[in-house]
Amino acid sequence: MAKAPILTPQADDFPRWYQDVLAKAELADNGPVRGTMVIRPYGYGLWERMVAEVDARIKEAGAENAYFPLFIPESYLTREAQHVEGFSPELAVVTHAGGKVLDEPVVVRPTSETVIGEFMAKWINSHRDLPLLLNQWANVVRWELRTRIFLRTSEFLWQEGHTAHATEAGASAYALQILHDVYRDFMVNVLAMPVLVGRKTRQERFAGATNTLACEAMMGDGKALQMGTSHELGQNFAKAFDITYQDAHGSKQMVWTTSWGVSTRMMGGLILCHGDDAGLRVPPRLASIQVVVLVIRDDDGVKDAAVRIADELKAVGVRVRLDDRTDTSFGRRATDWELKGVPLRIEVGPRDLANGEVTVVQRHDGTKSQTAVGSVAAAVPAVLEAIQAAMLAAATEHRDSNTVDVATVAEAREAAQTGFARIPWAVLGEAGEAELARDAVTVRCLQLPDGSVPVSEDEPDLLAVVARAY
RNA sequence: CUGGCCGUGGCGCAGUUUGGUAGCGCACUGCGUUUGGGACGCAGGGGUCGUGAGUUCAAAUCUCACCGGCCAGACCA
Repeated sequence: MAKAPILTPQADDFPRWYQDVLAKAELADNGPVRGTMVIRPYGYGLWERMVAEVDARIKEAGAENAYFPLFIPESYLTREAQHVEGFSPELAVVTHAGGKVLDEPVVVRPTSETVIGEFMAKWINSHRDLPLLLNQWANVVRWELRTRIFLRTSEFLWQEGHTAHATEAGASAYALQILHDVYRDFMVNVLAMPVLVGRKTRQERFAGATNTLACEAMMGDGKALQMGTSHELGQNFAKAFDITYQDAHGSKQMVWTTSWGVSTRMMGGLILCHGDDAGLRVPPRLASIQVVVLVIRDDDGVKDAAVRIADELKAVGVRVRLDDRTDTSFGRRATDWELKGVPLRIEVGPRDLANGEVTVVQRHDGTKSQTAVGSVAAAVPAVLEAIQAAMLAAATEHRDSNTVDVATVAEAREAAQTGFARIPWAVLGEAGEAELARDAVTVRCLQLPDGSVPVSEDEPDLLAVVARAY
């Protein structure tokens, strides 16, 4: 009997497929105000895992968490010219509060460089106060004209790091350290997404930055997604907020600042990178539920065996969930877990149990195998690591086989219809960049030939990676 | 803001050409049978057809205006 597909095939209608995954895997819904989102418990579980992994790396890099206000005086935004120019079109502004018109409107933060700059100025006096390494987990609001859940919402959750350094070299090195040790490390090793790292062109730079570095990932349909950014802000904000210190010789100096962030956009990236026609696939190191132990039916102590297996897995540090809802059919439950992308499913039923075995099913490639009941807990951690590696390898293969080296702007435009194109920056230049932009193809980043991050955009041999982007 | 498409139970849609007073699938509720890959039977609940005005004996259907959404742009984590 032919059944209607649970998800719309992605080749036909990728946006629709994406919406289906979000809804049917119970990750998120659209909020009541246009462009906002409601994150469901299962989706939030994935976000919590992202937060935990990223936060640990941020602390490893020496930054500390703090919190700054949601509301920012409008006048703060106007202190840095490029910054206000870049953000003013998408600000949500509060003009009324407490039943009356406010003397000065208050903006809902689109990012926090300005408030944090104000406080850095108060907190920094001596060179001994530097570097000041701050981070906050918060929500921000940007009134985008076009929104897509997780990828570009009016309100989103993120982490924003803000640091001040005594020297330009110190700021520059830290921005690069965050890009590599926090963002790339997390994305490659936890999300199993083989991101490119590189430098943004002048055109793509953050409003108020002197240099923007980014992680770029390829989605299942060949389009690019900017997964995270790390900015050198030069002394732009230091000047605007008068952030100065006295150096070891007693003279007044201005600091150099950075800012860097990743957001709930990574949730969208995860879905668009690893999802297939059966739903989401979550890499094991990220998964909030790594293994689901599924009771096929509750005969002859099947449930007891399943509980025991779940407990043993928990004891070896596996994040496990028991599914004993035997009032729902096996097929329905198996499909639900596939939609949610749980990496490993252990099916416990009377037939297998009679042989002293359980069935182990891998979500990422659908393979099934039998494992002796007694050796499940010992075997699973290695299987999860193998899945993690296989998912990264598959995503890397997909990216590489959809990336080509080209020599002309026309070839770049053509190649970007299905994937990434690498073209010498000397050939493309800002003129070529503007030409490609007319066909919605943008320079994702500039790289050195070995894939590393260039120090300036004037270096010889730079390659521009161009693509269509979300 | 520009261009194209679309607004009908929670979701997805048919019905609009040719006006006659709203229907299907999924989901939901109850009972029973099921449960090793998306169950089945029977019985139910739920919609002033985006909003307003107009034409008409009669409007989901025709006319006008407005509002909202989706897709592709410009902007962006």
